Amino acid sequence: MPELPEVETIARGLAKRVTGDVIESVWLGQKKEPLKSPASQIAAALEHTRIRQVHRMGKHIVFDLENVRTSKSNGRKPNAQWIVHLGMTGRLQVCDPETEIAKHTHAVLKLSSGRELRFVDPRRFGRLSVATKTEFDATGIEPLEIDLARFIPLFRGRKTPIKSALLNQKLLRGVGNIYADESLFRSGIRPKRRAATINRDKLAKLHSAIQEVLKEAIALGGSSVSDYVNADGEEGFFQLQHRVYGREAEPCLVCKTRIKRVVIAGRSSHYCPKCQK
DNA sequence: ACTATTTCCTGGATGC
DNA sequence: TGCATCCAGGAAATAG
Repeated sequence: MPELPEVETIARGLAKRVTGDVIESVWLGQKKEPLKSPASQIAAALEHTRIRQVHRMGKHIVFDLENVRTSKSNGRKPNAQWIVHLGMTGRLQVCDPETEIAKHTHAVLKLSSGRELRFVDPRRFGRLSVATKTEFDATGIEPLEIDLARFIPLFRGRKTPIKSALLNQKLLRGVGNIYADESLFRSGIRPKRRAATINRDKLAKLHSAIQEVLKEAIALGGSSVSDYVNADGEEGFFQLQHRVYGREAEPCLVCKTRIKRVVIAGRSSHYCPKCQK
């Protein structure tokens, strides 16, 4: 389940591999779920463009494109961006054209280097879109950039559980289920605590816990829980550092109390009943 | 303006 | 071994 650290790792890997390459042609599958706009529109925005940069915004991968003049296109269209959200099971692979097309492949971009950039997503929770008129701007604030003064008011007056608030991409963008649970454990806050009832001191702990967890996870290449691999097909290692996520009924690493699992907003939430209040 | 719930989707795990 | 059922969860849609 790619969250901020996984998406950051993937975006960096893609940047290394495809920056400067030119998208010559685009094939899009028939399944409509992964496409946020009509296939023809997406294809037209991508074809005959050079990939200037690949970066991450929240859980989105953003390809900055620049038009390439060809005999067919006069280059009058504005520069666009290709926005990829991996959902739960989305993958972007760079491979030779000879590589067998994986099941659930929804997009194939032919690159001038002779390689292909493919989007594969069995569950189809991922989304492909383009920003043509204005620059893409995801909702929410980057959790690694927000300072404490702007972090604290995010939760003011919110009756929702803090876990739900952390998953709300309109507040912070990029935190998902794993890193919400891990951050709450490190700051000693129960996931069901109403956001508005947490004092400044605890929020300050949460603020630094989120940034620590995300930075450590990025350094380890993300968490490989289901089938996540980076752009080079390598697994991440942060799953070995998980203190609560996926550890239901196992002993807390601090106090040996059994880790509990509850469902909040339809999501598994893991916590230590003794360490988190 | 918020908040809670439901829905979308497939593959892997589980149970009988 | 086979078949049904459950579960994972990001975000949009829906309902309250």
